[in-house]
Amino acid sequence: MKIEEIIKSTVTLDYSKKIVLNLLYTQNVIAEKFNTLMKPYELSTEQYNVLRILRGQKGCPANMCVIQERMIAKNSNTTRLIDKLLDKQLVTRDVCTENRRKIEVQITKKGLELLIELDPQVIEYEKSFSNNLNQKEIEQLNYLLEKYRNQ
Amino acid sequence: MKIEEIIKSTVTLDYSKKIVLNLLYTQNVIAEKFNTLMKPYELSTEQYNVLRILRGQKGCPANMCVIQERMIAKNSNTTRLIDKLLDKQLVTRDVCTENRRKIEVQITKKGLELLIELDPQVIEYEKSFSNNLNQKEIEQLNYLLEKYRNQ
DNA sequence: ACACAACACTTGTATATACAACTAAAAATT
DNA sequence: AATTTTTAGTTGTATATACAAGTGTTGTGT
Repeated sequence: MKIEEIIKSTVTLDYSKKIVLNLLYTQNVIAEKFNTLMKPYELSTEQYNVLRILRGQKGCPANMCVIQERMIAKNSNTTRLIDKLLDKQLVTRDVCTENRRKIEVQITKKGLELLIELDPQVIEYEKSFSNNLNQKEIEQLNYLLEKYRNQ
Repeated sequence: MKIEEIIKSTVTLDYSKKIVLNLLYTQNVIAEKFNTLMKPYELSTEQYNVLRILRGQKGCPANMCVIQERMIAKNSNTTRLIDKLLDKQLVTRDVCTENRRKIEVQITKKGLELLIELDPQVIEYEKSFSNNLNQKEIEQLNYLLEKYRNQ
């Protein structure tokens, strides 16, 4: 469905405006679907994202700064996000001995197992959208998004 | 900047995954900039959006359902959103006499004046992004986003 | 060595969002 | 006409996010 139909606009939208609305709405659609996917596991999108970052560390612990700079939503509260993951025993948190200001966060076996369980579902989720486009279109969309947001 | 650099990914991302991250991140960038723009006026993005919808009614009042279905984030709490706009005297809220379950919301003169003040800034904001693309690319991006999200 | 600035996080608080339960009115069914 | 169902919105509550202020640690300049 076109964005004008979705927001039931009566007037023709300027291209500049249309693209902003289109982006906001598209993100909304994909974010909502991801939430639904994570719901049974009681994970928020950002919680999943942090687990993914920690797995990417391949055994090395990550401190809060590192996690934050790798997150999509840079301004979420990493401390409390990690609190939640700790409660679920998906990560460990220790004070760094070399620099006691720093915190070392690591994914647990339970966390890794959860990710392994989620992997096929996440891939299916990602593909459910990109399957609508051919390879050339996917590359084009990535290119245009990158170009669009740069200021 | 490419999405891999932004999230400091060490591995090459699959195109399907990359496009999801790219979309989430791009929306984040544009939404944050919009928030910054609205901040001095103490409006949230959705509050602005509701005002825009009400102006689009051209004098006719809109009830809650109508507002909700025209919003981008369909699941925000319209009642409390309108409460905020009422506090700022940007809208009026009245019970519909024909059907007393319904509520008629209308933008006030103050609300319209605020929108007029914001208009040039919003247009500038929208253009600040789309200026990075030529006309053909803008059309292409709109087309690809629409195609991508459709399930 | 001491004062002070910078850093790395945490905590407090105010606001926003998500979603279920609730209320009142209108429409449909019996 | 009385009862039930549906509709339209509101309220309660739990969780998330935004952002400023606070805490403890380390680095730096004198």
